[in-house]
Amino acid sequence: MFRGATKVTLDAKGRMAIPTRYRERLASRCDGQIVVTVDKDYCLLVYPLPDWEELERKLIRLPSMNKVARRIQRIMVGYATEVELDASGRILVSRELRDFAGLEKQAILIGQGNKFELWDEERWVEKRDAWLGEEEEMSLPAELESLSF
Amino acid sequence: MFRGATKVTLDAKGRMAIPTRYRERLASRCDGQIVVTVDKDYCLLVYPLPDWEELERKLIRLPSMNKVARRIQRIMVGYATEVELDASGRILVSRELRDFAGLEKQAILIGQGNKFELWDEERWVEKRDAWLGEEEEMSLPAELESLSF
DNA sequence: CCTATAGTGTCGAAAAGTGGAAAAAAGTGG
DNA sequence: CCACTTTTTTCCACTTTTCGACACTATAGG
Repeated sequence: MFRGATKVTLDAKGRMAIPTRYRERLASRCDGQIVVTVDKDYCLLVYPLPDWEELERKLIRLPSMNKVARRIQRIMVGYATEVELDASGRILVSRELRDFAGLEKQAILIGQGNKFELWDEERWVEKRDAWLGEEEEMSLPAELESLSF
Repeated sequence: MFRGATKVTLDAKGRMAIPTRYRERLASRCDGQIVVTVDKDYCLLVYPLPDWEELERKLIRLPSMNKVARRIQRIMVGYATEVELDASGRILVSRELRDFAGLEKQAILIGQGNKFELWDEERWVEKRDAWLGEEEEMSLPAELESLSF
């Protein structure tokens, strides 16, 4: 399980160093083979290759007559880019992906179980605070009501 | 599986360089023989020849009394153009196809499993953002609701 | 304070992308 | 039917980008 938030920087070429504490796990899980794609909230998703492949299979099996399903498929598979850890533990985030997520120099990498989310730092802070502010007005599903933190 | 989005440019003659990472696969799958046709969303579809032929057979077998089927057949088969990778890995996109998809200089090539989609960049960004924006208001099919990314 | 490790940036070689020119082919009109 | 024009195709050379290696800097731990 990947957890925790880490500030990371992208250099001029768009390379990003994966925090050391995740490297060994990534090496053993997928031999450094990683897939980066996009999320509808305009951040990037970073998957070990096998985990991505599993998700991809599920996406492809969705009913292809359904518009919404087709769109998600198109966008997620369409942006999914294979990358590899380089000799110093960095991955190269393509221009196309950086553009999508508005990634500049400062970014934040967020562990989310079997994947990571990668956000432009500024965008992350904005979104996060917006979400925390909204929350109050929204009704929670039953499962959440009964959850004690 | 073809995946990932790549910015490409068309030169004055309409030639487009296929991203290197796909070339070897195209060479082995279809010896550089490619078919380009149109999609109802006003982009182009790029198939390795054998994959196109399979789809074409299916199209031709559709009930020819059915209006919608006839139209799809007519348009997709009608625009399907065979092209070949040249010595520097480019394909020539005909004027007719470029006109259909509104392709100017900047385009984006999107991997979609056994084929690619080729979009005018501006048009792609507009569509993509419209889809991502709409999504929220639409009801998702049960399969999607239960899918965790 | 020193050493080890992680992080960041730069440089050079190699590969890829781009455009142009020349040759070939096709089209057009007399 | 031939000559001329226009388009298409192939080939080559130049420019740009990419990739890998390395070196320097910063940081944390001993």
